[in-house]
Amino acid sequence: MTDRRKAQISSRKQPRQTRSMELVASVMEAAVQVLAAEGAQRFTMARVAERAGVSVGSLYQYFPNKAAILFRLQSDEWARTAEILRGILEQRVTPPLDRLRMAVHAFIRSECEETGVRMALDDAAPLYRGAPEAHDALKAGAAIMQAFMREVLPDASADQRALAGGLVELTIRSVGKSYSETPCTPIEIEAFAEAMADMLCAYLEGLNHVA
Amino acid sequence: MTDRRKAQISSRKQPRQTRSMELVASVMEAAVQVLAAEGAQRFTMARVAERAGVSVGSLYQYFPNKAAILFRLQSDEWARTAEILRGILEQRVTPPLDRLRMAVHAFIRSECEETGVRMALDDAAPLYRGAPEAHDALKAGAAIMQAFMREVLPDASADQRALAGGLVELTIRSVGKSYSETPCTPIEIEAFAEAMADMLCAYLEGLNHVA
DNA sequence: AGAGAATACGAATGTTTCGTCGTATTTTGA
DNA sequence: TCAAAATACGACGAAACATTCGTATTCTCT
Repeated sequence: MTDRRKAQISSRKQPRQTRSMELVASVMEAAVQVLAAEGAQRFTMARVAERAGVSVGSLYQYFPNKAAILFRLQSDEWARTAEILRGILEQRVTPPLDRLRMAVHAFIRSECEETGVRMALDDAAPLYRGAPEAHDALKAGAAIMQAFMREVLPDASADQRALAGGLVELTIRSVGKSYSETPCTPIEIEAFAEAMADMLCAYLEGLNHVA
Repeated sequence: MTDRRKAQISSRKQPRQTRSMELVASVMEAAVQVLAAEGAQRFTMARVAERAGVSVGSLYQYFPNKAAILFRLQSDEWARTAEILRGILEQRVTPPLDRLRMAVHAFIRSECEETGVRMALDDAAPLYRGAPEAHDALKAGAAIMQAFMREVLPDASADQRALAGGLVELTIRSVGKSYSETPCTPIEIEAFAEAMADMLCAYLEGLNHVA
């Protein structure tokens, strides 16, 4: 095993003036466009700078390196998704498993939009893998799922809940990602989401009968 | 959308003499080692050549480019896995769902071995994505699963079977891959596999009760 | 043995890309 | 208004790589 030290991800400097905040915003937007148009392979500081209408040097004022831009993109994406799921799963008017169904549908639908950017973003993941920040960014989603599990499996032990919650979360996330890589019609998407919801609900109901 | 033409994957020339067949074999072996030791990012023709004890030029005698080596690695891996699963799922002495459980355990266990190489291989996937050969390579696994589905869901329509089989296969494959990225003890691995088997079986049993 | 085919070699080429640094411009605050 | 701080610029250095091609070596088959 060789050296292979991890890239620095944390931000280099905070934009203070208005123009620099606009610059950062336009960089993020340009980054998405480059990713969509060129793919992860050809995602380049020069290309992002050109698209954003700024210079390469300016990029490095606010991002220590390429990986930092990509990680920020992914991180924002995770945060947005977690918010959506939280909004659905934390409602208290609908029965829990119905909420899970809704969440699955919402998640799959969302994953199937803008597939190009998402796939490119996944391709770029190796660039910031292993960074400590990457670990934190997924905590939010896991916490939401664990809270939901306490509601669905009230009689289960903490270990059982952790296992079930981890499985459900991992299933939604990774199956959703893989599924979104095969182009599908909206009808197929709904059918698939429904099947996935069936699977998860069948699993959780089974656990409740045992307990 | 730019040019971005896809890499040629098909082989350049067949090794005819003994020495060239040995060369190809040692290249494949070296490729695995480089992938494990350096990761996909640093997987380089020069490094593979050095490790295999051959020259760069020789690599290009039998592989048209870097992507071809990586694809061949992944392709062989898929074939091996499909064989294992087929051996388990096609037995006729055990009840179907018990075979599925065994298959899940075998698959997860296998995914959790040699995690380094597997992760690096996934990281390299973008290099040969979209190649027509890549599509064929997964056909074997899908066919096995569909055959199994005919046995488990004899009364379902072809559409339902296709949907369920696709979901089960995708779940096993993609959840297995994601799970293998978190380092775990053998005990945790078995527990996770068992939970996954519970989930899949609950789903399929539910489908049978409805039909 | 010897000619021709197959195989092996590896220096050289051309490209791509990251990230820095010295300089120029703009903004702030007194 | 003006000096200091913040911001923006973009040419440049350095490194990494994929792939080619002319040459050298080894095999095969008669």
